[in-house]
Amino acid sequence: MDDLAATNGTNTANGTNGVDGGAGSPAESRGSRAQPKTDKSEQTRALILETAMRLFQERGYEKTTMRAIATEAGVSVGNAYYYFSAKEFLIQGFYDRMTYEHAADARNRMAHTRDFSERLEIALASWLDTAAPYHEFSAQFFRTAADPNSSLSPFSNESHPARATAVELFREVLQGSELAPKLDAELVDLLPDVLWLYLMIVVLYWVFDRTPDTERTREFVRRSVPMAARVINLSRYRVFRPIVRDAKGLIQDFILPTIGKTAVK
Amino acid sequence: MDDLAATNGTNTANGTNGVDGGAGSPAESRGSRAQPKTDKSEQTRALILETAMRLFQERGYEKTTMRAIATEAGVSVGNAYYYFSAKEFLIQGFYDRMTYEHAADARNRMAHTRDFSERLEIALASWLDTAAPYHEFSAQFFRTAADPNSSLSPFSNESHPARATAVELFREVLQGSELAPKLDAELVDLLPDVLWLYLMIVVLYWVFDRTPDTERTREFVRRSVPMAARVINLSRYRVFRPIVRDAKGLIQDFILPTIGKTAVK
DNA sequence: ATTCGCGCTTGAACGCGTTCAAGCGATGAC
DNA sequence: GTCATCGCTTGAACGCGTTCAAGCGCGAAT
Repeated sequence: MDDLAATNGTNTANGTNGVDGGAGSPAESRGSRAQPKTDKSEQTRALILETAMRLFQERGYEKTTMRAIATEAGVSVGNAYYYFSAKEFLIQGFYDRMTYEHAADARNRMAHTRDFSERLEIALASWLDTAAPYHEFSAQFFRTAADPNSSLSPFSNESHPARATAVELFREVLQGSELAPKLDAELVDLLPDVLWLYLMIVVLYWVFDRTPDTERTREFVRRSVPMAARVINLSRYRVFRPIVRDAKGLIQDFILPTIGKTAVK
Repeated sequence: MDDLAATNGTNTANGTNGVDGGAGSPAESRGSRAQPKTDKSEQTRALILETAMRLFQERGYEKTTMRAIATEAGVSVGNAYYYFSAKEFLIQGFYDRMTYEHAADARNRMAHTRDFSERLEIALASWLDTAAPYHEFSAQFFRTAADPNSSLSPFSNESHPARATAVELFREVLQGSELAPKLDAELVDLLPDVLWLYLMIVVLYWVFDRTPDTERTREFVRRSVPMAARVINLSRYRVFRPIVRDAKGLIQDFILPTIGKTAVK
C-alpha cells in the first residue's frame, strides 16, 4: 500500500528500497498507487515527480499547477493523479531526498571530530545547508506538514522511514562522541529522538526566518547547541538524578509514543 | 457575540488604513477592510463572521464553503470577500475569542492559589478547556497558523494583540505566585514569554492528540508542569548562574525578537 | 430637485485541485 | 485469430476559493 520506498527509489539511485512489506496498518493509505506493475509505470511516475520538483523549485509550490506539471511532463492531468492522489504528495519527494542528502552530508562532515557539541552543531548546520535551496517555498511545505491529518506531517506514520533515518543520524552523532560512554545507557537510548525533536524546533525557527541566508537560524544553532550539550552533560551528576529520571519518564510516556514508538518496552 | 466586533476593533492600530489599494506597501496588509465607515457595514461584517463561525463549528472548516456562508448570512459571496479578503481570515474570530475567554477563565480559576506550579497548570488546563469545542477542526486552523506568511500565525505581527494578552496572563501566573519574589528580576521579566511558548508546545501536542477529550495532552500538562517549575526553581541557586545567564541571553537574542519584541532594550 | 461621490453590494466568471467514466493497448487464454 | 482482462491513460467536468466590472443607495453639494 505504501509507496515510500518507491518514492525514495525514484531519486538518486540508492538502495534503501525494500520496505514495502504490504502489511498495511491503516486501511486508507494515501499518496499514490500501490505496487507498480510495469516498468513503464515506474518511469511515468518518476517523470511526473521529477517534473513537479523541478517546477516547484522554478516557480514555487502554489504557482505550479497540476496542469502545468502534466503538460510539462507530457502526460494528462488524470495521469498525474493516478500516481499521486493529491498535489501535496508530490512534496514527499523533497522530504525524502532531503532526509537522505542530509544524513549523508552530516555523516561526512562530522567524521573528523568526537566532540559531542561539535558533532551536534555540524548535524544541524548540515541540515540548514541541505535545505537551503528549498527555503523559498518551505512555508508551503511546512504548512501541509503541520496538518496532523496529512501523511506529510513529520509525526505521521507515513513519515516513519524518513524519520527513522534522521533519528538514526542523531544516534550516530551521540554514539560517535566521547560523551556517549559517560552517560546513562537508558539516556543514550532516548536522546536521539530528543535531538531529532531539537532539529524540528530548528526547522520551525528556520521556516520563519527571513534573514539573508537564514543567518539568524545558524546563529541560533551556534548559540543553543553548547547549552544543550551542557545540560546533557549535567545529567551525569548525582544531584540531578531525580530530575533526570522524571525527564526520561516524560520522554518515554509523551514524546516517543507521539513519534511512533510504542510506550511498551 | 458582542466581543466579536470588539475584538476586531482591537487591531485599529494605525496607518494600515486606507483601502488596500493604497500604496504598494509591504505585502498584504490585513485580512479585512480597514475602518468601517458606517454602522450597517459593521453589522454586515459581524453577521458574516458569526455565520461563518457557526457553520465552521457545525460542519468543519473545509466543508463550509464561502457560498454557504454567504447564502446563510443572506449576502453575496463578493460581499463576504469585501469584509474578509480570504476564507482563512474568518478564523481570526476564533483566535481572538479563545484568547479572551481563556484569559478570563484562567484568571478566575487560579485566583485561589499562590503556588506557581498549580497556577501554571491551571492556566494551561484552562486553555485546553476553552479550546475543546474547536479541537475537531483545529487541524485546519493550525495548518494555516503554521504558515509564516499568514497573518494568522501566532508569531505574526497581526497576532500581536492576542499574543500580548496571552503573555500578560502568564505574567500574572508568575507574579501572583510566591515564587516570583524569589527570582531574579530579569528572569521574571523574560519568563512570561517563555511560558507562552510552553503553551504553544502544549497546543502543538493538543492538535496532534487523538485521544478522547485530549486526555493525553492533559496528562502531559500534569506531568510536565511540575518539572518546568522545578527547573525554574533551580535557577535560584548560585551554581546555575552561568547557565541561567546563557539561557537568558538565548531568550533575549533569539526568542523575543521572533515574537515581536525588539532585541534592543 | 438634481447630481455627484463613495461606501457597500452583486453574481457571473476565472483558475485551480480533483474526480470519473470512458478508452487504449499489451498480454494471455482458447 | 478472437476475445477478455487489466494496468495505464485521457480530458471534460465539477466544486470551490477568489476576483472584478458593474450597479445600488444614500447623504452632501450645487
